[in-house]
Amino acid sequence: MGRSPCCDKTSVKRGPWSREEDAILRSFVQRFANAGNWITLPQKAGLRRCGKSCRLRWLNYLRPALRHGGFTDEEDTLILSLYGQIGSKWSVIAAKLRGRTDNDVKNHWNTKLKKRYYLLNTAPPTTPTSGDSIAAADDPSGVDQPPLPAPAAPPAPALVNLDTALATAVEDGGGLTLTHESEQLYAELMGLIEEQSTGGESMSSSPPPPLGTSPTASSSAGSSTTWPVDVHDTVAQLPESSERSLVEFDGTCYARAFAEAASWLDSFQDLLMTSTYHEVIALQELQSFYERPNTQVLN
DNA sequence: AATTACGACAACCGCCTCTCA
DNA sequence: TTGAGAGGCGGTTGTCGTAAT
Repeated sequence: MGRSPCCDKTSVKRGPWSREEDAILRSFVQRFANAGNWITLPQKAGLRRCGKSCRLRWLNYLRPALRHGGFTDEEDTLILSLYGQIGSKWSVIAAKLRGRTDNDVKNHWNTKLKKRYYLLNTAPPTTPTSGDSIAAADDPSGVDQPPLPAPAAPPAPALVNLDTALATAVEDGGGLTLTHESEQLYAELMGLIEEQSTGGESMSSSPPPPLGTSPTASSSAGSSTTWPVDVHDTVAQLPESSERSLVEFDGTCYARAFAEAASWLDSFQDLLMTSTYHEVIALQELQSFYERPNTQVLN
């Protein structure tokens, strides 16, 4: 009876993550996007951590384009409003806030907003149960709740700075190169591994496979599942700029950037030849996205 | 200066859902 | 159709920094 634990809790490290562990995890996930699963990651990456812990660390802290702390009034208002409508669906609420994780939103709620909410609402909310929805805001319990602030804005689509990112990528130094952050991380990782192996503390696994190969590709028992590194994250790692174009990768697509990027398609092939595994994945996503027929162009 | 209380946030736990063989 | 494994999620706990005493 009962579930088998996801890992041997006696042999995994717990508690705060060190910089070295972060570097290893970041490098591994970025380098081998779409090529494995979380449960096997620690073994392959040489981390003495539970796979779920790795996932949490990546999603809540290491993932690119995340923002921590400094919640704006607009965000507070939106959280309060959404909580009034759907309750503690933190992942849903976080999805409406760019760069926020459910854990962040939840912590922010517990430390700050909860008090504010109960000041506005004399009685605790009748927490919507499973199967709840926006419609559940019409509380049938009869609890008299004061009106909640209206949402500050409609849900924001996932936005990425694609045109300038690609422009920077393509024109970087006059050549066809991307920022090879992952290369730096890889070097950092290799240095750490070497340091560990020469320092007596044995790492349980071998270094990552060579450029362009995936963990599972070199594993006889490779899983077919993928890292949850979506294209939003992938693209978000490209260089930032103050000028943003709006590109949404799901639902109705609008992509002013890609109108200008049309002429770059040829350059994609060159980029694919010179990029790391992770960047190749990103570029393939971009190329396939651009070629989607329902891509709309905005002015 | 030392101790305590509290806030903020990182991390863990365990259950539920989803996917796939 | 079903069961196992993996991911997702919300609640809770742990840890650390800082303000208050």
